[in-house]
Amino acid sequence: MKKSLREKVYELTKLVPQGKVATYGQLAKLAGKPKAARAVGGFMRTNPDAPRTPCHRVVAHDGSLTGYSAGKGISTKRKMLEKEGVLFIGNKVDLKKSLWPGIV
DNA sequence: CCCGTGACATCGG
DNA sequence: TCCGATGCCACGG
Repeated sequence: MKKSLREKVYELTKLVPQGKVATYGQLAKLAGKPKAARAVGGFMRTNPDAPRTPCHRVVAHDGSLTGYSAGKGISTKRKMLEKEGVLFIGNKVDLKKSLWPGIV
């Protein structure tokens, strides 16, 4: 039984623990499509599971905050992450410490 | 139904 | 080191 890539990505996103962040590429890779990072962003963009899916825990490969269809956008996203304990370096996330190791 | 676009990531020059 | 182009999936018009 094959779940749509979308479903997988949402599942993975929900698995990200509080205080950690994952990159779109990371989710895409775990979902089985290492090059579908763009698609992952597309899933969050439509974001049908808005509050159900912690899309705010998903950042760009550089730790830069992008998009966000809720609240004020990036500003809200950044605030939420900081509140959860994610370290910020300027306007980016400290992937060195807050990057989700994945499902190891 | 078909085309275009989008919250990315990676490689090559 | 920086810029440009490509690949993937789904959704909207």
